[in-house]
Amino acid sequence: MEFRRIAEDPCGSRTGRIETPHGEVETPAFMPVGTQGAVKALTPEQVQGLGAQIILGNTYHLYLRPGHRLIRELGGLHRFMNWPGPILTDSGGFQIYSLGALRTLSEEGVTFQSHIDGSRHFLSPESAVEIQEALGSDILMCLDECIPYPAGRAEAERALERTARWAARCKKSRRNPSQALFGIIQGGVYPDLRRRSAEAILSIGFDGYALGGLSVGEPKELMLENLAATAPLLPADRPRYLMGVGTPEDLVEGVAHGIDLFDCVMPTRSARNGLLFTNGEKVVIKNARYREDGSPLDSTCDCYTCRNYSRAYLRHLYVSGEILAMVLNTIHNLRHYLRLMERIREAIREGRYREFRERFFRERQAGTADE
RNA sequence: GGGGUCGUAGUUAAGUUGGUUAUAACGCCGGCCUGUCACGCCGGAGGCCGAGGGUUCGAGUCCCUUCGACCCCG
Repeated sequence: MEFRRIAEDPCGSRTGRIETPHGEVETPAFMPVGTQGAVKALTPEQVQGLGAQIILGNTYHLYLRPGHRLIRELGGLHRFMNWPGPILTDSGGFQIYSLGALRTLSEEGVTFQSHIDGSRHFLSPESAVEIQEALGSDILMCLDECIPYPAGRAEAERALERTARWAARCKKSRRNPSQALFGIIQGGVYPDLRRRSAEAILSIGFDGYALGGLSVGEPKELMLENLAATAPLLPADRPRYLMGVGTPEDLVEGVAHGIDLFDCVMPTRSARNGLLFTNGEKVVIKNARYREDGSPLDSTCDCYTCRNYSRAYLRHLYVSGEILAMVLNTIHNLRHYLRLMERIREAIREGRYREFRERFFRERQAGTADE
């Protein structure tokens, strides 16, 4: 994997290009989440058509079903799901957090009780790498321990140290150097622990660095504070990935702190639950106020949904439980996110990201955003 | 004409031997969603218990009348 910086804004944001065995990614980039080998509700062709250059898969979920060996035998994840571009796989570290009640942790690794059938499965730093290599991901993530919020200092400290030990084991066990491996910074919401975690992970050395354990329920100010404290410590010549974040506002802030990669279920999950992002107000499409609204969802959006359908129709589809509601809503939300990233990259390239960001938040506050 | 069953929220239903503010589901209205256990989660509004009369300290529950729906027998 190669990372080339193309332009840098005086305020610290940068645009660049990541080259992987399956193609390039222009950064800053938003990566749609396709946990089980599918971006929910869309075909890969649609995802690509929306401007996505790289998507996510998940180690835990694909290991459990259909199994990484099967996927390897069938030609790897790219071929299995018919996604020709780059894929980043998360390690299962997030499931240590999200499936809290279904797992037990030890220094060796984590034992999950399958959420599907209750069977027990052991995931270690080594097996997490092995699974991701079998999947054929372009970027693998180290197995980390993602802790919930709130968490005490002692717990955050213990988790960041274990994450560092696991990171070393991940690096040691990797076999295929053509697949990039990213280390993950933890440390809870304690800036000094974040710094310590960064030092530990940096000293091991990875192809890219991720900030994990943020946006797990903490107040936004804490998230931004820890982001600001940690991002500058990450080497400028490696991609920086803010895991699991976030809202459009979070992306704009993340970029301002020099983040290159984001992923989040928000656009896709919200779409399926009827929350649609626009350049104006957020639209809860099931609300009765849209029942007779013949206008497009977002008149400034260039997506298939906004070009062809009214809010009234989208509401009708949603309340009727039509599958098409999820398809059209996901198309829009993802396009909204991906177009935001396009505009961000353009602004950085033209050296006007500071103005872009200021205008972005000014318009949000005024609620009069147009373009 | 005779007999029976049943009328409870917008809908379908539950309501124990009569006993505090009459339940649920769906629907309706609103909110939430941050490395996906997620077409999900949370909350809210909404009932002269068909109508009238009676028994009782107290009736959605018991009795009478009446209206309506359905079924059976002539």
